[in-house]
Amino acid sequence: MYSIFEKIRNQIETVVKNAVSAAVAKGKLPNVELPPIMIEKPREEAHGDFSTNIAMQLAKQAKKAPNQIAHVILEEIDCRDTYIVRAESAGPGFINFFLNSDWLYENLALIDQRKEHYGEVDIGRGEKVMVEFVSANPTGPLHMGNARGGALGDCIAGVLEKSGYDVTREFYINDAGNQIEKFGISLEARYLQQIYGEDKVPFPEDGYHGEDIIDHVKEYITQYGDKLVSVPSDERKKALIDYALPKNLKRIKDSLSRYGIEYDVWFSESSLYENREIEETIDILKQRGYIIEKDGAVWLSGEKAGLEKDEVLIRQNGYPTYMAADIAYHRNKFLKRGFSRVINLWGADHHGHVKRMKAAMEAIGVPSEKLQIVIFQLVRLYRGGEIERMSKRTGRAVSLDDLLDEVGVDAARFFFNMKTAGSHLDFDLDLAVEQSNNNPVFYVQYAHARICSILRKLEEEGIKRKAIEDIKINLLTQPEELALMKRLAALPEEVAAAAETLEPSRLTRYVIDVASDFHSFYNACRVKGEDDDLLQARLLLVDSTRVVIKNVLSIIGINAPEKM
RNA sequence: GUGCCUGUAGCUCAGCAGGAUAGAGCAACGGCCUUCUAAGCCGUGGGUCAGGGGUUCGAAUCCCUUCAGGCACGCCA
Repeated sequence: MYSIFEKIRNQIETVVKNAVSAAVAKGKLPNVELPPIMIEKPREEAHGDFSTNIAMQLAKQAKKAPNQIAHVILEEIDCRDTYIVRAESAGPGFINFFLNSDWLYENLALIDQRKEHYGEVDIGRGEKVMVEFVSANPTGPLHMGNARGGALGDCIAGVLEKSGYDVTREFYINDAGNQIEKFGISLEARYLQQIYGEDKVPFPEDGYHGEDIIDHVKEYITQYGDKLVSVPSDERKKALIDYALPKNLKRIKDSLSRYGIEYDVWFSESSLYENREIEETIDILKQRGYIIEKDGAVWLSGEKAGLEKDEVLIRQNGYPTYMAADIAYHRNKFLKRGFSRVINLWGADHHGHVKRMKAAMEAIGVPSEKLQIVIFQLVRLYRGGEIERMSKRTGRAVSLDDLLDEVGVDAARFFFNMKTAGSHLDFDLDLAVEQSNNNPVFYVQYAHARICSILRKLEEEGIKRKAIEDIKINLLTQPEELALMKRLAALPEEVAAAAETLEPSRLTRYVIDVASDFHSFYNACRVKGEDDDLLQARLLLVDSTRVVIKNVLSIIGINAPEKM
């Protein structure tokens, strides 16, 4: 058992089913077909611990008012040998269940038993899933979009791991094709500009205008001088690319590593060319009738694939497009490496590509629902209430490294995972470094540090936690204690929900709630100084809270400090 | 023009496989430290869920439509 909720749901489901059967047997209800029984946690405490809307769902079939059905079910309900102490009908026909606290006590035992594994579930059953994220072009530094995609992707991967999936984190290196060509042209132009003067050499309109291109050629010239002026253009470009590309890639790897992201696979686009996988893919598409040739180029047929228009795969000049490489890449993921599910994180500016890729998957014989694309909206930085576009220090677009220099890894990862992927994210740079309750990162970390402080103080006095069997857990009856225990019990379900919706942000919000419940408890109840039995029970509760906070923070990828 | 995302309290956002009186944090205001970290807690006020129609016993949630903001519609990636 991973979650105490399973047990409770089973109990309620059984009790309800039996009651309906009994009512039918006695002729109080017509013979109805039971829909899946929905059990939810009511918002209002007065509405019990759990509720079901089954009476409302049966209204149509039974041709009776929901209220009456609820009453009939309640007449037949038998709650012996369950947590349920009371069931009552309310509102338009809800049946509310009130539980005794045993489930909360049992859950503390579950946490004690599972420890750092508490919260893990197994909805994945070992399924092989790839999460591909960031995959930034190695033509420049990582930007805010990469920062958000990185935090999100890594946490989605983490949440899936905790949910029983076999997860591979992958970075797709776009080290081939047109953008590398453009990279070379840009480097070459900047190189010649350095030597002959800026106004003597034109810079290509569609080149990379970033300052980092100039930095590269300056460094190159410092190291190797102007010897490239006398060689053919192709050779010159190649030399500059060979110099700058590995540097960019190293920088990307270093930034991501600093950001706490470790990939399992760095997949090189150029390997798709070397292994002829692009041709292979085009051939297959041809065999399956998805290819048309016109205007000297090779196209994916829009008509056949169910797209609005045809898409170029091989240009007139013989070079494959990004899309051709991407189809081959995904064929590699699914058919060569055997992933049964692939999740890609793309910025909102790529959403137009989703439909095309899904259609392309069908075209190569992969069911499109196996490819899931998480689109995240773009980031705006705020400082002093104003939008910040450029780094103050460098005067260039704010890079991931700039962000980490300014706010640190914890704040960055936490903030990017506070909101759902679909929401436009305003990142408040001032707030992220503020050391106050305005700042949710500190709020949560402070709760953890506070707990550790209690544990330290007790240890100094020589007080050790007893074995769980020797603790009178049922002394925990204060409202703040119950609220905290209920919150802790929700972790496994939260993890599962985060995995199912691919929204780790709900865990971030959850851990804020845990911290809040803990702080309330802390102000209402004492641990040290209470008599031994109560002290032990609270010690267990506090330590369980520590475990929960730590486990969640580890999924988000941030520190759980023991002192602050 | 077409498609996608977004619109909920002053601000930032949850809720959106339809359910009970729409929530949280921040900001504002008023309280709480001789006791385990006040980076904390407790309380108060604050809403035409962008507007309008429809489906339903019931709509912030589903459908249609209008408006506003963002993004995409390339032999770019």
